[in-house]
Amino acid sequence: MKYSNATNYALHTMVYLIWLPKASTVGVQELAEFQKLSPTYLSKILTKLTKAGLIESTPGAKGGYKISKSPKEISFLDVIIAIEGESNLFNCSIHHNEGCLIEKVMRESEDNMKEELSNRLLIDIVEKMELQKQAKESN
Amino acid sequence: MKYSNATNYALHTMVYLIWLPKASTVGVQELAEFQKLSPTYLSKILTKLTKAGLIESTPGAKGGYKISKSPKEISFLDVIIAIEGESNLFNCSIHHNEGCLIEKVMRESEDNMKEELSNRLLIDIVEKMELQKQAKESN
DNA sequence: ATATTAAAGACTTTTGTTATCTCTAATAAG
DNA sequence: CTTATTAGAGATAACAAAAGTCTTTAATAT
Repeated sequence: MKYSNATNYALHTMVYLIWLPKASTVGVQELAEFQKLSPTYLSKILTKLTKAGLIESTPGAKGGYKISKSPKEISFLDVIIAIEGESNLFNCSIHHNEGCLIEKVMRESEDNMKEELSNRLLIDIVEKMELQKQAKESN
Repeated sequence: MKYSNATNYALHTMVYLIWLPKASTVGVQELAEFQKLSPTYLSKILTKLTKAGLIESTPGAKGGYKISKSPKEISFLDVIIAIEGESNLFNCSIHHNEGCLIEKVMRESEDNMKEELSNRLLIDIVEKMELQKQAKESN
């Protein structure tokens, strides 16, 4: 069991977009470059983020992507669900087994993890990164 | 991201083995039957559980499988790791990115989930099942 | 109108899981 | 010690999902 690469890329992209000066839009080109990805592939991921309402896209010249809602409202979980969907990590493998107790435990642990990830905001990461950067520069 | 079917089968098998009268051994045949699995396939899973030290196997006539250590020591996490291994759910996708803050958050949530699953014992499931069974029978 | 950029869809490749089959090794029982 | 029985190992096949590419279409600012 692993998170998909796409989720990984999506998280890095989102952090990058939040870190960017507000309201500036960026093309796939730039976003793909800093992660060493092909633009066409990253484009798929960006489309998912757009459909999830996490970013906005504008086609055409000077177009590109930018954060849509306030960064303070974007959690890790939001990004994960945008990419991975919201199906459960565990479904009892036995047919006609309503109320499987194994499943119940597994679900609880999953729910707790989701709860935690919904409380971790991407903006906090960006702020920490900026602090780290400043500390480095003052050396 | 999903748990593998193998983990699912392994959990059900372990619960079955714990639920069994102590010290009695069961062959793959029986274990495969109640889950509608092919014995050869389930056998692979059982071998993993054996190598992880969760069950014991004895070949030959009257052989089979049984719980090895005390059921009070077997957690959900033990079974999951026996099947899925212990690699991390998330590894930063960017090369040479020591101390990635995204990874850090993801790891923390993973660690918390594992911590929780290491505190959930299979024997508790078995006990609940027995209670449910008794309640049903007294109807 | 045109250059520019995102979106959509078909498609290929890669990877990991799931599953089967066959052969070997171990062991209990007669 | 032989035989029936059961687990283990290894190769391989089938399948599914993920990862990634290519081409075409749609939207938009200048």
